[in-house]
Amino acid sequence: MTTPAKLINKLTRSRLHEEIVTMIQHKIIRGDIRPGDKLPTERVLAETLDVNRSTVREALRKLETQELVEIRHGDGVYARDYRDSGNLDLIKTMIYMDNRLDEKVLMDLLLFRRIFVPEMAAVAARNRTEEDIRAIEEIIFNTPEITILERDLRLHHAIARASRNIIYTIVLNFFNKMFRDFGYLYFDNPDNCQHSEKFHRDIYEAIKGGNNRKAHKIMVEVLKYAEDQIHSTIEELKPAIRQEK
Amino acid sequence: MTTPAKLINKLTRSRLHEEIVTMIQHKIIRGDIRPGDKLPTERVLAETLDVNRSTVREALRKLETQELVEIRHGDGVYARDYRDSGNLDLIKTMIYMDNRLDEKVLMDLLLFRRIFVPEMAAVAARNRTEEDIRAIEEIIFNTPEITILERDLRLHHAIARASRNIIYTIVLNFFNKMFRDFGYLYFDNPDNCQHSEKFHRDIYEAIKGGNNRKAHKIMVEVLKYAEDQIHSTIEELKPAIRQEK
DNA sequence: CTAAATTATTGGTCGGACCAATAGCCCAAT
DNA sequence: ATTGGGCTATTGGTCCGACCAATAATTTAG
Repeated sequence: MTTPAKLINKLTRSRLHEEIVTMIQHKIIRGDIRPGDKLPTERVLAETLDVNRSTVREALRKLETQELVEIRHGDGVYARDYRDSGNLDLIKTMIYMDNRLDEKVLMDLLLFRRIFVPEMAAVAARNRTEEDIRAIEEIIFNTPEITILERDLRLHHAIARASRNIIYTIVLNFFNKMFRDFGYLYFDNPDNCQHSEKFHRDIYEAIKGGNNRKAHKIMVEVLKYAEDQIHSTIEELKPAIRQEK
Repeated sequence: MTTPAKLINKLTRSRLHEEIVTMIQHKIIRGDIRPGDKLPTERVLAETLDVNRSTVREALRKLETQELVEIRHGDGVYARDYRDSGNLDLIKTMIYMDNRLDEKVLMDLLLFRRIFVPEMAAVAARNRTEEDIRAIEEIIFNTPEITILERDLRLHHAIARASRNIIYTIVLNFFNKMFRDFGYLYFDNPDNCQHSEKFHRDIYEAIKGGNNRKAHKIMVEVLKYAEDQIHSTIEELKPAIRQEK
């Protein structure tokens, strides 16, 4: 806890307390601070980081919401086990931590998606309303101005809504947040873009027709294809990444 | 925004800013504040609620982390669409909001779990290490002092760990948080407790044996059984709940 | 030696001040 | 009339110093 936060990226940073959040996040996830460890007091943290105590507190409020620390009035601040957290936001932090892709976590993400998304599509095919269909049509046929990545994300979001299950929607939103950042691994390839356009039409037909088995099948296939592409893209990128940092 | 937060539960409350978080959470999820709406400024909120601006800010920090509001420096605070959030914590708030079980959300939760948990168990059966097996044994055979509910939660957590997939672990933690509150709907019935004890032994054997199909099947069956029980419990409780409030 | 009371420590709230980013307005140049 | 730049009021971000409230450690009374 010796780095003067004020000096970090004095030009690029927008909010001081977020620097502190990131710093402590990393220390906890990396294991420098272990579960159960007592953090320095707010006053000590403020002095050490050369910021005001209010700023430290705002940072701690975020870490508390992320379930990374437990704050006990009159006692102190304690680190929690991030593996006991139910907060998906941590995944993003984990993947980005060392300024490089954490491949294992990305694989975990893809495996989870492979199970979740087809099921969501099947439920959507069963539960979708006419309104949902129109929303999907609007995205596929009436948004030439946005990128294929963005259209893909919105389509998935619309499908999640069509499932009429709020859990599906929220989990899908989490995926979209991830793939807004990693989508380039797939959509930088023109072949893949073309593949996705066909997929959009196919899944639309399946959901419109209420064909849940077909919707499931289409999703499984496109995810499998996408995973393969992402894998090979990463393999290609590896040498470049190695010498980058 | 007229309720004086200071006066709410002056005896039971621990932290003032959490009252404010809850109040604004409810207004957003209930639709009193709609997506895109501009909230009052921090200074106005502070004056209206009769609290200090720092307290308001700590509340807003939490709401921001939960993706319920967007804070723009120099501009203001805007409500976001909670259905666009990727934050599972909101589910708990939604279920509890009107001081009664939101049945639809609970059904959504059970449907999601029915897909997710068996898959997790199958992956665990494939990936579990000897250390994972020992952890599971410890929970099943060596913790007579804890309730069956608590043992069940810990077992699921251990299985999630054994899957060696951090996404599974985090999503499972979210479920556990939910069922720590709703578990009584199932475990208040002695028959169900006995059923669970058998289930614990069965799933342990399947995972230890690396039998992923069997682990999957066992989970599907126990979840189906549990869902039926929960449904009937809720039906029984309905009259009592109606006259309660 | 135990239990109650005291004290020091630590998080929670307060009030008021100033910094920094943004939006909205006004005015000049085109 | 439109556009562009600059001014200004508004609003969030940070800082300072003070006091309240819960907890744990210490001391004291029994």
